[in-house]
Amino acid sequence: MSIRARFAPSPTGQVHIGNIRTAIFNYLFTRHNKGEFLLRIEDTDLERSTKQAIDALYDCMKWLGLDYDGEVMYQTTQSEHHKQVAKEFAAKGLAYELNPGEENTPVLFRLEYDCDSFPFVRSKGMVKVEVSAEAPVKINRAGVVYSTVNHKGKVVESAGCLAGFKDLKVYGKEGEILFALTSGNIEEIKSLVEPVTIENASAIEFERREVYYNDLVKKELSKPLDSIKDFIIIRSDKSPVFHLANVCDDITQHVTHIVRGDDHVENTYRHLFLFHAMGYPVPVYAHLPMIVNASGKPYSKRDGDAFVGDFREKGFLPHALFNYLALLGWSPGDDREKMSMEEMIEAFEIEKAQHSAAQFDFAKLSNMNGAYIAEMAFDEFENICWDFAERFEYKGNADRNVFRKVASLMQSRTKVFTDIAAWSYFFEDVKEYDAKGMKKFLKDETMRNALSSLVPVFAAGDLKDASAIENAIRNAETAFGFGQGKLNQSVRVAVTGTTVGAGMYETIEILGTEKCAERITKALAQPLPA
RNA sequence: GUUCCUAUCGUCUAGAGGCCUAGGACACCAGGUUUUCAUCCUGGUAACACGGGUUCGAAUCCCGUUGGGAAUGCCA
Repeated sequence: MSIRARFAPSPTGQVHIGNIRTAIFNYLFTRHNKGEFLLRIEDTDLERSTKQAIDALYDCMKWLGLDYDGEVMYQTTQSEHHKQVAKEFAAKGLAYELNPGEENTPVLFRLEYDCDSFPFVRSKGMVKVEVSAEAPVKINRAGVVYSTVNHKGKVVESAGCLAGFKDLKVYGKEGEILFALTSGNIEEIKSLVEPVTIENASAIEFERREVYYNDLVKKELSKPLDSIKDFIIIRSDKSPVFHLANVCDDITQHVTHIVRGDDHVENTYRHLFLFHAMGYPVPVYAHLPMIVNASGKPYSKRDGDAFVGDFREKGFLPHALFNYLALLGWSPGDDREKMSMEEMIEAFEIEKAQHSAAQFDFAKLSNMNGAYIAEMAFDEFENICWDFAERFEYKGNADRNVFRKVASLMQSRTKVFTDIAAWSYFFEDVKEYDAKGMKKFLKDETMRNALSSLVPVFAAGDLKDASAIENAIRNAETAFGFGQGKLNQSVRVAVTGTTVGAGMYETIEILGTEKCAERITKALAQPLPA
């Protein structure tokens, strides 16, 4: 049977990079294995799920090239099915109401007591736990509640589902058995609403079982069953809870592999029981580590730049983002980093995914984006720049031919498309002068005189190409006793207001020497920063 | 509190008991090319969290400690 994996986002707000990284891994995983990549939109949270959020999701996926197979499933269309499944559970004794008989009561799923034969449950042998006599041991259908004394002498309460305490015995002070869970009374306990309360217990003893599964990324994972509780599957308003809906839909969509964030590791232990209760073989899981922000913390609402849409706005190429995100928590095992889609699909082995969280590095993404820009065909680059310039005022003054020349000078200098904001001095007057640059290059008196001497030379307007312009600058340097090239940066600051840019002579050539003469005069009239 | 997960340069990572004097990339620093800026090239600083074990041999396997994260929701 071929592999079927899904991306199942809840469309609440913007699409987050952590989320889309999960989509990328699912995509690469299925494409590598020639399987199917399904999309399911978990829109059951009516309060927060919006049309805009769904549109934003499709938009992001399309932009990144994440094409999915088959029809999209909207989870809200499945809610009748979810409720039906819950009813079947109740009929089979696998679910019960929290407050029986009450109108608005949630429904809980019971972790099956007779689970020794389940393929994901195993025994860890008998354990004995000292309990505090200060609080009673309570047992009912929801499980066992008991208290222990911690190393500081504090009484701490613990609770777990019935299934966690196979063959439970509660001992009194003299070691006598106060209560025992047996095949004879288990059915009765399973229906007990009011708990059996056992005072003055000294210890409990039971067979500890644990739930386990083999994660493709994290290898074998396990958790004691006595640390898991029965859980709600239907809310008091009758709506299905995530756990139920998620598992039901995975079954409906015939999902074979679940690739998701490792914040779901703990849910998996419960979902395993759900799959089993519905008679479906448990899928294979792969839990991906999270992406954290520059301070090493999980992304929160404050980290504004974590949305896919923001990266698009900032001028990142979709493939650069895709490539970078694929490398966050995965590597092909060799030194390759810049990879085509085909290469990534070919190399993608989910087992090579990292076990621990990865920190997002904006600088590395920018560098990779710059590398992709550098190798772009010039026309494509120029077209994107022209579109991008829409958001900058200078575009109003820009002649497309001049813009083209500027773009050809700037391609190797562009990391992100918003960098082209800095091209404004080609199309409009310098509004701001870099303070550091002015202090460094426009302060010296002789230097200012040398610059002044350039004004009439430029104003004459007979220097037509870069090498003539270069000669003029060389001459001024010689006349004022400067070494070769000493004047370049001063001219740059005076003409462009900044210390970085394209080649100086080419820049002046595009601008025209007359305009540069005006700008030098204007720059020399600026007050020097303190 | 309990349970689960996790730990290699500042960051992303390579590493499957001997190929490790720990490799690559980003960032940073220095030098070169460009008489300037950027690209580019060369070089450099920089890591196996700590403590025990297993082994002839440990970044790698085991245990513990510490740090980080998660779950313990009628959120998903």
